[in-house]
Formats: sequence, structure tokens, C-alpha cells
Amino acid sequence: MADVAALAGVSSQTVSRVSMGLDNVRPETRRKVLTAMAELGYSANVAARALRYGSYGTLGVIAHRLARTGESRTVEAVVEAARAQGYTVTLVDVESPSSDEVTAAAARLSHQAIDGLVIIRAETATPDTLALPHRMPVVVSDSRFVGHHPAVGADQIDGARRATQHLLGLGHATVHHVAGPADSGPAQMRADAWRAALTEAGRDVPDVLRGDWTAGTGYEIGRELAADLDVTAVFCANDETAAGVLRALHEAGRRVPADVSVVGFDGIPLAEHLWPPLTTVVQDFSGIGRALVDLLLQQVRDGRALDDVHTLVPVELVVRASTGPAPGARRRDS
Amino acid sequence: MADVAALAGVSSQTVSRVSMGLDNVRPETRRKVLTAMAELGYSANVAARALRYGSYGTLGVIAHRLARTGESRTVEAVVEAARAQGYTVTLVDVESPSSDEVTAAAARLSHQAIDGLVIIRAETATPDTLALPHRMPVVVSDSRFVGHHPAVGADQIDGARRATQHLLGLGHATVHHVAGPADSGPAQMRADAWRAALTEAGRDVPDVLRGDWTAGTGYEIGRELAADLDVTAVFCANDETAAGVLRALHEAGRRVPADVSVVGFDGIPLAEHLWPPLTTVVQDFSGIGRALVDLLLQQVRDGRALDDVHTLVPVELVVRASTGPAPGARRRDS
DNA sequence: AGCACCGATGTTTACGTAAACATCAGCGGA
DNA sequence: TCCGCTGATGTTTACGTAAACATCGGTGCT
Repeated sequence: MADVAALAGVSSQTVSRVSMGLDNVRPETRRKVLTAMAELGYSANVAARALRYGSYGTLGVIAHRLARTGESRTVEAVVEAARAQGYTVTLVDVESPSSDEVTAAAARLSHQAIDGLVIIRAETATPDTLALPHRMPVVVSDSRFVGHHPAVGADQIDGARRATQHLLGLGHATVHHVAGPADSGPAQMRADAWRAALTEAGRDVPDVLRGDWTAGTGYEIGRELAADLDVTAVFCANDETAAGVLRALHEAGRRVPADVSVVGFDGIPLAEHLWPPLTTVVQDFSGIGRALVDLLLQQVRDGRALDDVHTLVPVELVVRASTGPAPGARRRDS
Repeated sequence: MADVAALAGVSSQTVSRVSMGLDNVRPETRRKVLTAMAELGYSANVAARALRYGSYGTLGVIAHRLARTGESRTVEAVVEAARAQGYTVTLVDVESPSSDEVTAAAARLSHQAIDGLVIIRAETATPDTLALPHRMPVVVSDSRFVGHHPAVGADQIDGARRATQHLLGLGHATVHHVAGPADSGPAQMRADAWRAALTEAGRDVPDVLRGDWTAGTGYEIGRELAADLDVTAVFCANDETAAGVLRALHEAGRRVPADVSVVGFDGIPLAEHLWPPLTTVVQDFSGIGRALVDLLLQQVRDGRALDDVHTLVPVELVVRASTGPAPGARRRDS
């Protein structure tokens, strides 16, 4: 900056004014400064600016297994929403969503230059075991943190309930559920809502089949389901798992939806192009991302924490060809 | 820091020494300082440290449509590799990979605190039109930038060639190609390699069908392909497109692979669980991510640019059930 | 003409840290 | 006993910027 000032024959403060885009600089002076800046390849030092100004223009994001669909779509939405507000995003990916790892990631991030922290999922972490940097604004996309940190989440319960009721409404006697991992909050909520919907309708509640969000275990569990001719309706905790189940059903010669109906969860772009196109509960990831950033920036700007805010983002059941009348119901029809 | 020093009854320099983990501090003094730090919830100011030290411990990443599979897997790999080297990652997502947007994103990032820049794809950008911050270390995952910036890329050409030859080897007279967007470098390379493989084998080269990486256009193009009974083999520029093509073939009643064989590209986790499981060219995304970070940090540490380095990461053709002998070949068999 | 005011620009200072240098106490050897 | 050395700690300074304040020349008014 001093070099630029010397070359342009002005003070460093004038260089600062030009670089900040203030308007109380004579056009001629501004031009001289800009020329000097270009010549020297000058650009402002961010660290110094942040030091002076007290803000970094950056939000930290802790994500868990970024390449998983829901994860990357939420992150993309957060990045997008942050950009709209003039912030960039620093990303840390954790192997497992345990308290230790999330705490370590938060510590790593707090050693970076961030103004606030978005925790995409803190599945096995609990409010008590999760240590966060002092006075760091935080939002969590996990509703178990209500009362501790502001939270944003899709309406898991409504989605799982509607998926289950959709299948019951098609005449299926009951609905089997391929769940997500036991240590996942959303997986738990979806399983609970499925169980509640069955109970409410007075139906048998089959054992939960425990998946891990991947298509691979969906396939393995699907092979067992395919072998059981009593199974006519399966609600999967996510679309990947549903893809695995579909494959297993095809391999076993069970027709979808004539013999078995399948519902997914998430609404990944590929869901529409699986065979048959998958009925699924679509989450509004970009709405979640926007809500997360809004809640976080509100705290950053006010300088104080919002404790008990909880934004519930609605979901939508999109019915496609993977669900149809129960074989029994159809038989009654004919 | 001054407060901590006062509370611990030492100088700020001693606090700094403790916080940097230097060992020339008496255990008793260290303990006092740590106690004071804990009491005041002190943590070092990153901007000041960066200002003093000249480095941020952060790499910038410019990605294009993060939620797309290949993208997010590469980003995850970069994040992972960066973490292994003690760096975090700041992410910017651009709508389109044009020079203007990438240049703007680089400018945004250079206003952030980064030590180097990873450009995941700069498809429509060219070395001439892409303006980057002065003296910023850069790597690009796009081989068209060889000679301008260090580049890392999967061996697109080998992958597309092997996919095409695999289909020809199964007895198909020719192979149709559903390409990626015309302004994408990798899409261009895959299409060129497919064309070359056909020409080399002395086969007819059908018109390129122009997709946009999505399953949606794959489906639309697939409906046309399904209507053309001469089509027996389709090589898709990525797995999503292939999923759309598979769906269109199913809807039209064309059997896969008995009537039509389909190959994808990327090796997304779902490829194995599409119906039928998709033969595809698997990219080593985490290898690409590691190579990108290695090349970048080499420049960051040496303080100088590596101009003409080009790392080619091998790909692997994984054969699954979506490809089989050409109908003609089968007929000859029987 | 003289004065008050305003806009453009320069000067000083503070942001929080860590390197470089300074100081100081204690200890061993002559 | 005194000197010099060593290790622990304190003091000064610089990193690059922008706010706050100071200055200076011109303009319009009386």
C-alpha cells in the first residue's frame, strides 16, 4: 500500500479510500491511484483489513460426509445464501458426526477466520458434550439442539408420516421401514413418525430394518424384504437406500409397484429417473440453507445468541410410479 | 491477550508463547496463563496472527454446481487432503463455469484470506480470459490449462475410449454417445475419444446427442434413442445421464442389456444400484483431490508457480449388468 | 477583503499478534 | 567473590489497514 501511495504520489490513506470505493476522492487522483495499483499488482491484505474491521466475511460450515446427497445440497444452499449476503464459506468435513469430531472441527474452524458457525449435522453429539468456541454464533440443522442453539430442519416427522399414510391409503396392510443409522437424529425422527403413523392407523408395526443411508445396505436389506412375500410396502429413510431396495426387488422378480410399493426420502434429482420413478418426500434443501444463513447472520449482526429459535422447513410428498395399490386391494378391485 | 496477561500477572509475550506451545516457559507460569485463558474465554485472533505471520492456513476452492456428484466428491477429497496438510478450505460456488464468473469468484476469494486457489472446473474459461489475482498459487482440474497453470485431471480420453471399445468388443456395430454440454472441457474430451475409438475401429460415427449432464435430458434423449431400433449401444457422458437413458429404455419396453447396452461415466455410488446395475468408467475423485492439494501446496511453500505440470489420474472401467452382447451377435450365437 | 465553511487529502493511531531484542535472576567455575 | 553464561520473561516494534483527527486550499457570503 505504501508503494502504491508513493508511486501515485499520494498518502496511503488516499489509497485506502480508493480501494474502499469511497467517493470523496478527486477523479484524477483516483485514476492515478488505480493506475499505480494495477502497475504494482496491488490488492488489499485481508488479514489487516479483518484485524482493523473485526469481521472476516466468512462463515464456517461443519459437514458430515460431504459427498452424500443431502449434505452437499445443503452445503451448496448455504454457500449460495451466504454469497447473497456477502459472505463466503469455510468448510470442514468430519468423518463421523460425533461430539468429539464436531468439537475438534469447531476448534479447527475457530482457529480460522470465521464470523459464525453452521453445523450441518451433529448426529451423535448432544448439547452437553458439544464444546463450541466462546461466544461464537452458531446454527445447527438438527432440531435436537432446540433450546441450546438455533436450529433449522426439514419437517422430518410430517414427511415420514405422509409417506406412511400414502402407502396405507393405497390399501397396504402395513409398511416396512428401512431406517438410517441408529445414531442419526433425522433417521430416528423418521422411524418414530413411521411407527406413530402405523400405530395411529391400528396397524402392525414390523421390526425396523437398520440401514446406514447407503444404497449398498439398502440392497442387502432389500433382498431380505424381497424374499418375504408378505411385504408389499417399503418406506426407505432416504432415496439411496430406496435405490438399493428397488434393485433387490428387481433381481428377485418382484414387480414394483404391482407387488411391492417403495417410497424414498430426500428428493434427489435421480429419484425421478430410477426405475420405476421413485415416490419420495422432497426436502427443500435450499430453503434450509437460506434459513440457516439467515438465523446465523442475525446473530452475527446483533452480536448475541438466539437460543430458542427453531425453523421447521416443510417437505413435500411427490408421488411417482414406484407406489401403487396393494396387491390385495387390486385383487379386491378385479 | 492483554487481559489474559494482566490476570495471569505476566506479559503478553508470555501469553503468546503459551498459546504457540513453545517450551521455554516455566510449567508454573504456563499453568497460570492457561487458567487465565480459560477464565476469560480467550482464543487467539486469527487476523492478527495471519497479519503477523503472512499465511492463513486456508485454500480457496472454486466449484461449479456443488451438488453435482463429481463436483462434490472432488470437493470432499480436496477438503480431506487439505485437512491432512493442516489447511482448511474456503468454498465458492459458481453458477456457470464461464471466465467472467470464475474470475469474479477468484476475486471474491482473493478478498478472503487464502494462500492458494483450486479451480475445480473452468470449462468455458480459457487461459487468456481468466484473470487471477496477482501471484496467487493456482491449480486447475482441467487439462486445457496445461502450460498456464498446473493441472490435474482424470484420464478422460482413456476412459471414453475404453467404454467405447468395451461396447464394440461385445459385438455392437457402433456406439451412440449422449454427450455433456458443448462448453464443457471434459465433455468435449469424452466425445472426441469416443469418436476416435469408433473411427479407429472403422465404424460409423453417429451424430453426437447433446445433453447437459442431468438425468432429465438423458431421459429426453433416451426416448429418441429408444424409438430407434438400430440403436444397440449407448455411451453416456456421465452416470446421471445414463440413469435417464435407462428409464427411457424401460418405458419404451427396450430390454437392457438384451436390446440395448448402456455405459456411464463417473462411478457414482448409485451406479451399482441402478436397474440394471450400470457399467461405468470410475473416476478416482479422492486421488484427484489429493493431487490438486499436493500441487497447490508445493507452490504455496516454494513461493513460485509450477507452470507445466499435468497430473493424469487413471480411470477404471467397471463392467456391470447394463452391458451385454449385441442383439446381432447373440443371434449369431444361437 | 475577510471570514466561515467544505471538500480533498495528509497524519496519527489502534487493531492483536509474534519476532527481535533487552533484561534479569540464578548458577557454575575460576 | 566475581564473571559470564543460560534460561525465563519483559519491552519494543512491525505486520497492513482504516478510523479519527488535522490540515490546507478554495468558494461563497457579507
